[in-house]
Amino acid sequence: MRIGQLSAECDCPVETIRYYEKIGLLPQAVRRANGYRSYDEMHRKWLQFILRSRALGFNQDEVRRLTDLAHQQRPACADVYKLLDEHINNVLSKVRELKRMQQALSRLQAQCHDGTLHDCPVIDELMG
Amino acid sequence: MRIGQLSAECDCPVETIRYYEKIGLLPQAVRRANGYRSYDEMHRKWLQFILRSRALGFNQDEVRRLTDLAHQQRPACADVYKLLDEHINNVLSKVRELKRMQQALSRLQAQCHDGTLHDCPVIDELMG
DNA sequence: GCTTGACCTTGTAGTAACTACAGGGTCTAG
DNA sequence: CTAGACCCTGTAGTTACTACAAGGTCAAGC
Repeated sequence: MRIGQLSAECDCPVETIRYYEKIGLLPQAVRRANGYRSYDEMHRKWLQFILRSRALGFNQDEVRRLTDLAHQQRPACADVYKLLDEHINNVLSKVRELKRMQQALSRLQAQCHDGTLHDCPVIDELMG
Repeated sequence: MRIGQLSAECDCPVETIRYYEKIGLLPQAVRRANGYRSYDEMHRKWLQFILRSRALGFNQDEVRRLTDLAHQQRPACADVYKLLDEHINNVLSKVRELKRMQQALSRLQAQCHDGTLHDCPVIDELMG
């Protein structure tokens, strides 16, 4: 399978696949005689592993640790659990932060009344 | 007031102040004979405006639009309201996205049972 | 045989929003 | 007169890609 097909199957841009290979997240593709990258099922699995992890919000470093764990012959669940737990906490604090923002924004918005005023109270509030 | 004092008063790194000036968010500082930047209350107000906006999650482009609106002699509340409304929607969709992640992560974590297993089911699930 | 077009290659530069130097100048206190 | 705190500029690094530019490869059609 060439890179275009892998890209289509995994719904991941070609550039991203090359990028993951370059930074060592994805195992190196085998090269054909003409220099084209050649992929098999194993590569597809790894790419999907990465994409799923990214979709769950893991950053590159965390994905790397996950793939390292996954590469072990008997992945230690305790290590994965720890990574997962830390990440869930990070996600939860982001949610809290965003909710805090959202409430502050809604309070600000409420001062706009009908949004028809001039000399906006929101601007005044932000100026302090 | 020199940059260090402004930095301390606004709890904002010196580099960030210089950066905001460079990208044109913060009005240019007056320069003393020795080349040092000199700030007054007006600058402090603007910096705090920017910092408050950033703390509410507005990005640089949005902050720029906010400061542009704020610079008007009679800021149009309707425009501010629109910006605010769009931003609140962005924040809300980020919250939804993160909650979706969090639920998926918790479901994954639940498969870990006590986190003592080898041959981790989480890895298996991510591999698909 | 030749060209067209889809596909592939590399490498570099751009994005957001800063942060971290390196290499230097200025000023005040001891 | 020197040590230390402060200031200056400019450049490079960060994250996680994305977007070219400039070129090579290959199959199909004329």
